[in-house]
Amino acid sequence: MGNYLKYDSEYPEENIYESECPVIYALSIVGQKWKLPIMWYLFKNECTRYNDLKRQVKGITNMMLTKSLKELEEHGLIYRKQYEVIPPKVEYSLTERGKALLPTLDALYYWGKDQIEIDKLKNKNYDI
Amino acid sequence: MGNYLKYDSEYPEENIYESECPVIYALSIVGQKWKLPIMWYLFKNECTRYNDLKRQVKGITNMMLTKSLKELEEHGLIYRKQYEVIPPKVEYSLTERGKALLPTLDALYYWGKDQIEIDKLKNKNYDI
DNA sequence: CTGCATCCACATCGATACTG
DNA sequence: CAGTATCGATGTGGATGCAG
Repeated sequence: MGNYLKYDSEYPEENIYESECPVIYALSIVGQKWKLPIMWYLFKNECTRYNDLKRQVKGITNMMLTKSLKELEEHGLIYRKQYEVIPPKVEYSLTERGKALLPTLDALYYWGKDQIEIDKLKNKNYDI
Repeated sequence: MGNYLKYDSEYPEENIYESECPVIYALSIVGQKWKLPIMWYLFKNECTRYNDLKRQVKGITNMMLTKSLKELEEHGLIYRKQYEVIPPKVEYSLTERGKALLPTLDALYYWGKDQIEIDKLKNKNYDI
């Protein structure tokens, strides 16, 4: 306990974006719009094909799905299994490291849920 | 345990960005570039003035600091205390709700730290 | 079926200068 | 001291069409 956002940098004067804060780094990996939804569906369905994901992650385009999957794979959060058949068949699944992120998101989930309630009570509607 | 990224929507067919996923919502509040660093410094120094923050959060501009502080205050994560003196004096501090987020970030911290190690071992340098 | 390429809209962020 | 205002750069996400 009690470490929180401690930065490892030995140079306290530098911009933290030039050091390597693990929290910032984590968010740079999964903080974009579609990464978490994709991981969420892969958590529910251990093994999912490209078009299944596209159907389940409502509103995502081919471009963003492809891009997100590729980046998640490069960071070792998901596993891509390609079958050499025609027509092509590709299955995606979470790696252990990908699954390891979910409990943390669980905590974020409950915090966010409280926030939503609070903001509703305050009648804050952000419709410009 | 075990709820993870469960969405509350009663309409499973809709785009999740039209429902209210608490995780997405949480990231919309603290996911931007400077919010977490600011909160981190407010956690270390219970009460901090505007220009102190500007000095400590290396690289931030007046505009981004002002904007971030205002949004954090609107969401009830920080408290703004203004003294009616000349020259102006304003102190910022974390609210209980703001502090409640830190343990979650702690978990993200350790996950991100492991990720950094893994990426280093893979010799992945993203310098185009 | 599983993507990639192109072009474009929009939001975020930064640099600089200025104010009560 | 504690901000605002303006403009411009950059990046992220979207629409559409095409390819292996």
